[in-house]
Amino acid sequence: MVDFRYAQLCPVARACELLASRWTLLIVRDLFAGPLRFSDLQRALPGISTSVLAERLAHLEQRGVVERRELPPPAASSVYALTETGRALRPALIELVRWGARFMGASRPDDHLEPRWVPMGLEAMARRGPSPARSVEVRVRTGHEPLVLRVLGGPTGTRVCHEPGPADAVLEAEPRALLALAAGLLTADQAVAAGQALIQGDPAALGDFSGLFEMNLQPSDPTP
Amino acid sequence: MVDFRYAQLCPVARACELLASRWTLLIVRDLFAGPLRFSDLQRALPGISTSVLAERLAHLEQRGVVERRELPPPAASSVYALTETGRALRPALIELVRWGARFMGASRPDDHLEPRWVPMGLEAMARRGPSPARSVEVRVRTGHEPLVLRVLGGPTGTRVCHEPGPADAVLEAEPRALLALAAGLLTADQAVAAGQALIQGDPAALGDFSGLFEMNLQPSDPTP
DNA sequence: CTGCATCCGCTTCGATACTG
DNA sequence: CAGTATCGAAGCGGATGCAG
Repeated sequence: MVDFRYAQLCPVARACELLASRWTLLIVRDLFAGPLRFSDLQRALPGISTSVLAERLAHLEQRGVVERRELPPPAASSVYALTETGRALRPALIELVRWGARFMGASRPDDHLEPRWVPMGLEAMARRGPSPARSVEVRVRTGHEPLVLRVLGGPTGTRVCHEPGPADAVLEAEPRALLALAAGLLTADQAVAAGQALIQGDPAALGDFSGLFEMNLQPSDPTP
Repeated sequence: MVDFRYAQLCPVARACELLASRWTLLIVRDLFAGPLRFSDLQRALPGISTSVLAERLAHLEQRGVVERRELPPPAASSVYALTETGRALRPALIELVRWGARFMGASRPDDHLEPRWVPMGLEAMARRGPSPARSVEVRVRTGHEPLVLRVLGGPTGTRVCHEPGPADAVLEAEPRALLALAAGLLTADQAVAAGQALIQGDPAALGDFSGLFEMNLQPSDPTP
């Protein structure tokens, strides 16, 4: 794949030359939540081989999408981070999440789910039209410290914000449960009953939680 | 590639399973301008092999992104068209065009350019903030009938519209020249002088043409 | 002519083993 | 921890064949 080129004068073709090989866009997605080490990426991408990961990172670095940073002495290691050009992919990635979300219905229960994917998932599925004027602090369970964000509804749409602040209610839940809640496949009460969530604060705000998002699941797999 | 799956519960991974193989997204891009026959696609995708094109189309059809339509008797042929699910990719594709456009600076002059790519390109590069209150009818030269669209500036951004209507000026040009004009790499007068364009109407509107678009070219290839 | 299927030589992928 | 080396398997591009 070394330096494959489509013989096309087209921005989509240029983007595909950089991104449309196996694993590549998933590496970029993982780096959107912050810099990662080689082995962190390997863990987050079950099935990738070391050689392919090394090759993808080298190419993304060469093309200016990713940069390598050496950490200061105590941590004798280096991390990979998105460059400005890489971060500019955010709108495209958000739209791809919105599109790909319709295929999440056919859930494959053994699939891996990184907690760090949840914030971008919620941001992508945030309702763009008027949504309930509620604010919910969402705490994504990670096994260690939860990821904290706030989901804010309003007349101009739902926003997802990473800074702390006041909220009508707090919802702490497993990554899977959060996605199901946002998709409206589950209610907060059901998630609590199943031990996948803890809630505090205004029950009405939590009842409106799925109203803060929009999701268009595919009816079902067309040909199984 | 037959039915490769990432073991990830993530919309980006689901989308990549469908789209992130070589040629696949370019097929979708070409179908956005309307249904095409197998051989039309082959012509628009120089370098693709017949077997890969057939396989990609079969997969896209199976996954519900593309559908095959049999044309009525006189034309004993069939065409491929996007389904509703396929058309839902438009926002993602637009954002990918915006991102990929920054790599168009390193122009490879022998690259193929389909006139049908131009409308989506202009739509993607349309300025999103306030733009000059001008309307320009754009006629993309194709070798046969030109593709006609209108570019409309205004305080809420530039819109690209496919219906005919009044315009301050008319700009008929080669596909390459149109992209260069939108990118601000060329002025209308220069394009005319080079025989790549014809203009009519308000010269001021044409002078503002590149102001209707925004493009952020990469400074240069980071490592050649 | 259109829409593939088949075969061949080359590239890429995934899994494992190994090294600084 | 962060890769490189290696090898069988799968994918790809190009040519050819062939049915409708």
